[in-house]
Amino acid sequence: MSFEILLKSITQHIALSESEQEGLKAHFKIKKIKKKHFYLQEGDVQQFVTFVSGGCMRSYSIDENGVEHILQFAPTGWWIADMHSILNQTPATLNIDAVEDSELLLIRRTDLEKLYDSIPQLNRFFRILTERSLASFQHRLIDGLSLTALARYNNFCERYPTLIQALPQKYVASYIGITPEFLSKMLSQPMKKR
Amino acid sequence: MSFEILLKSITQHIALSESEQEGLKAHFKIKKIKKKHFYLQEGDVQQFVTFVSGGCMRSYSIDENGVEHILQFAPTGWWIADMHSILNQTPATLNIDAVEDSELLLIRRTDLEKLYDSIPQLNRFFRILTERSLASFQHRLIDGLSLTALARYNNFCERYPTLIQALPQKYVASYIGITPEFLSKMLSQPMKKR
DNA sequence: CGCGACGTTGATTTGCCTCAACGATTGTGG
DNA sequence: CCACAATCGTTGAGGCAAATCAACGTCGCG
Repeated sequence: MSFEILLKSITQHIALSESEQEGLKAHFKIKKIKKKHFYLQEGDVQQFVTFVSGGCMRSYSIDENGVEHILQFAPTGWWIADMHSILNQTPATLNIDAVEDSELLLIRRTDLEKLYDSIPQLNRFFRILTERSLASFQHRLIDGLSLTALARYNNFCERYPTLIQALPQKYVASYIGITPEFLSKMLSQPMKKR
Repeated sequence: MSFEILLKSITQHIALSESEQEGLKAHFKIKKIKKKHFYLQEGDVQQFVTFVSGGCMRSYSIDENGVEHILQFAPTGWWIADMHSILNQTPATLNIDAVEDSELLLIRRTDLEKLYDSIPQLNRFFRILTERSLASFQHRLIDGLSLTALARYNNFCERYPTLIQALPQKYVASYIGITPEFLSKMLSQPMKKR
């Protein structure tokens, strides 16, 4: 059952008693999303902290020219959110939709706040989760400032070898910050240490 | 005394008893750094979680051409670290030095781990701290993907109106991801909605 | 089958970089 | 207190990586 994979990822970092596990489970609900359908749209206020129990999601913003910029992919086992919206209860600036048919586990933000009190160890879990996420976003930012488009592409392939096979090329282009046309041209160059 | 400002920033989010405050204090030590002197150099393994109790620090990487890319400024009241190095105990890829004469409060990573056990609420504090930091890095990444150099500059001025006055222009250029020359040219353009 | 989404390719443009030279300011040692 | 070096910002000429715009082939899918 899909709650198992969430539990497994949590108990990897903190210990939970039977009753705590039950208490946790009681607050999550399942939501299924079909490929390309929205989970969150710009302007909504995000109410749920979201775990991807199957499939793959993406978050992205749309700039004033209508171009998409992908912030994150979230395959099975990852969390995804518009952090700013959920922390400050402001309208989202990000969109989140399904890259493929997906299944989500949702917990209402206010319920999670309560759980932090009844299961203090959850603070530890989300601290660790967030720390790692922060480290990886910092790394990505540095890469964006210092590497060429090609180097960023190769980086992406190394880091997410399985993901890349499931993604349309234009999503990868958007993630690494170039146009689909330019990525296509890069890949058709034979040499250049690929 | 400089420990007060750290305490104030913590007790804003969690409650600490007298004895907990003492316990906390006992694990921090003070370090002073003169302007332009290093606190952390690429290749070191970071051992200390670091709070800036006075002055201003910066973290940055140096690319293969010797160009600096600033990841973060940390004025008084902020934390600064090479997250990846401190989490995984690997050699740092970042450098950290003082933008102006500064004072730091350090706690050994292993001591902090112990404190997480004796003062579980600290997990909550650092969870919240890291969540906010994550949200702001995500925002910066999106800006980097969707905005022009000028828009990023104006953004920076709005977000850090006081900081900007204390920084050499070339640091700002590095932070927003352009060369000092180009920033200079941008600023000398009269029009263009400045 | 036919339509829309996707990738490709080419011609042209542009935002930003590189390199180099030059004042202005700062700071430092004698 | 001055001379000198180092650092910083400015300006100009030229170059390049990546964007833009447009046209076209292909494929998966309703």
